[in-house]
Amino acid sequence: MPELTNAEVAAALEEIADLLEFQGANPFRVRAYRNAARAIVEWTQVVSDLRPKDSETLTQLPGIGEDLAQKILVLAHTGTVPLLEELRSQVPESVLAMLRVPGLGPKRAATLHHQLGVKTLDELREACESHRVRQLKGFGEKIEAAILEGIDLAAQAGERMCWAYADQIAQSLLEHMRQMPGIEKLEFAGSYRRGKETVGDLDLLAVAGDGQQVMDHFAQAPGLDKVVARGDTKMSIRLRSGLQVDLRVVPEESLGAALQYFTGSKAHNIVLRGRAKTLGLKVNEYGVFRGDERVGGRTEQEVYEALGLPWIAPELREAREEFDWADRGCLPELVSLTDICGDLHAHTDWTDGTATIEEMALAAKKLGWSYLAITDHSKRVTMANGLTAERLRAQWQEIDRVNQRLKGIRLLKGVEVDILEGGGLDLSDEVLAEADWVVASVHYGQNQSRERITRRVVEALQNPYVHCFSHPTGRLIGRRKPYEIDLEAVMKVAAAERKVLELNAHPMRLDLDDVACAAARRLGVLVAIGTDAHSTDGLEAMRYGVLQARRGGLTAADVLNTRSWAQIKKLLKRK
DNA sequence: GCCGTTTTCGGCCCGACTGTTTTCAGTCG
Repeated sequence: MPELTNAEVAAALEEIADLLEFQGANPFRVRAYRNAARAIVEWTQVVSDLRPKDSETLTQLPGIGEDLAQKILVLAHTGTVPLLEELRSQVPESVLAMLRVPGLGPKRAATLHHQLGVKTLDELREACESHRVRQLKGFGEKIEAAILEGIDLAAQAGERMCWAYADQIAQSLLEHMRQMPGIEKLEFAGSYRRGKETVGDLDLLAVAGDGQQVMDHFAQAPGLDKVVARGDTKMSIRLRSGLQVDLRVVPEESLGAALQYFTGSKAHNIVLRGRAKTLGLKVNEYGVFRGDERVGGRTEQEVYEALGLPWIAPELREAREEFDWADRGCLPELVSLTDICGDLHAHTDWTDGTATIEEMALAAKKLGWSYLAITDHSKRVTMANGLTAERLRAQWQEIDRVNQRLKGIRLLKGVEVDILEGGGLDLSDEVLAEADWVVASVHYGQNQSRERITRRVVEALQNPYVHCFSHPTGRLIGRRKPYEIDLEAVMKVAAAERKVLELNAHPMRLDLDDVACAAARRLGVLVAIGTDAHSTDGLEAMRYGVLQARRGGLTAADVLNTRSWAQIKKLLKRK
C-alpha cells in the first residue's frame, strides 16, 4: 500500500465520520473526526513525511489529540487503520450513499437499512415504490415521496458551483427582490458572502414589514424549480440550476446577529458561541443575550463587540487564524480590488487568446490599471499555438510599437514559459533575459510524482530569469484535481530566491487557494494575482482573485501587483 | 474524540421547519 496524501488521509477520516454517524455514535466524536479531516487537508506539511512515531507534530494542530494523531500516522503510512476496516465490515459502503439523499440522515438511513435491508439507492427506490417505506414507524407517505424525489438529487447533492457562477445567480435574485417595494434591507450571507471558491447554496436575509409578502415574491424568483419549504420566517427554494436558496425574514434589530449567524462558517460560529458561553452570554440569530437581556445584534459590529472582539471580515471566518489575530489586535487589513495596479498574466491572439495586444491594453486601461504583462504561451504548448523564440521576439517588437501609441498604460514584454516534463524550460536563458516579466507554468506531466514535479518547479524558480510560478497546482475546480506538489518546499525556495507565486484569478483555477495564500504570507513569499485572461472580458476575473487573496488574509503589501511597475522592477532587481 | 482562567470529567452552538406525532424526533444549516 503506497503512502497516502493529506487529501486521502482526510477522505479516510471523513469516511470514518460517516460510518460512525450512520451507527449513531456520539455526535461529538463524529465531529472530532470531521475536524481532524479539515485540519489535515488544510495543513501545508505532508503527513506521510512524518516518521511513524512522530505524533507530537500532529497534536500541535487544534482538534487533534494523541488518539487521532496515531490514527492519522497509521493511515498515512499504511493506507488504512483498524477502526476503518472494522466499520467497513459492519456497514456496506453503498449504504453511505443514502446519507446524500436530502431528508435522509443517519437515523432514518439506519432504520431503512436494518428494517428493510436496503443497501443501495436502487433498492431504496424500489422500497419507496412498493410503499414499504411508509409503513415504518416514524415514516409516512410524505417522507416516502420526499426520499423518492431525493434519490435523483443525491447524485448532484454535494456538488458546489464556482463562486463566479453563484454570483451571477445571486445578482439576478437581488434584482428580482429589489423590484418589490417594502423590503427595507436585503443581504446575502453564507459561503457566498465569505467569498468561498465554491458555493453550495445561497442564503438571503431580508428586513421587511410584511414577511409573507416577501415570501410570495420570492416564490416568483427567476429560474425557480420548486418551493422546498416555507414557514413563518424561513423559506427555501430550489432553482433549475440545482442551487438551493434560503430566504430568512428577520427583524431589523436582529439583522446584524442574523447576518453573522448565517454567514458562518459553522466552525467560526462554534468558536464564537463557545467564547460567548465563557463570558456568560448566549449568541443566536436574534442577538447576543445575557440572560433575557439583549446586549447587541443590530449590526455585526455589535455582535463581535459584545464578545470583546473587533469585527472580523467574512472572508476570514473559517476558524483558522482569525480569532488569534483578533485577540492579538493584528487582524490584517485585507487587499481590495482598488489596490490592484495592473495584471501580470494575460494572453493575446498571438497564441490562444481572442483579442489583439492593443485591445487587451485598452481593456486593462479601462479597468484603471497602469500596466499589463503580455504573457503568451511558449512553443511546447502546441495546442495553444505557443511561441518560438523567433515569434516571441517578433511579438515583443509589436508590443514596442503598440506601447508608443498608448497613453496611460504600459505593456510589459512577458512570456508564460513552459516547465518541461524532464525539467528545464522550453526557451533559452538568452531569450528569457530579454523579457520584462517571465512566468513559468507546468502544463505537461501533471501525473508525475510529487518529488518530480516539485523538483521541476524548484529548478524553474532557481532560473535567474524566471520571476513567477503560475497557477501553482494546476487544478480546475470541480474538473481536475491539483497535481501532487510540495508547495511548502516550493515556497521556501521562492522566499530564498525572492521569487513570486501566482494566485491565478480564473474562477475555475483560483490557485494558490486561500490556505496556500496564508502559507505564502507566513513564509514571506509575495503573491501576484494574475487573471490569465484570454480575452478582454477575462481581465474582469481580477476580482475573483482578490476575493481568494482576502480569504488567505493577504494585505496589499502581500500582493505584488498592488505596486507600480517601477516599484516592482526595483523589487525584482534587488535579488 | 478533544479540551481546560468552570482543567483530567463533563461538557461540546443553536434554532426553524417538517412530518408524524398528540409532545417530539429527525434533518438541516
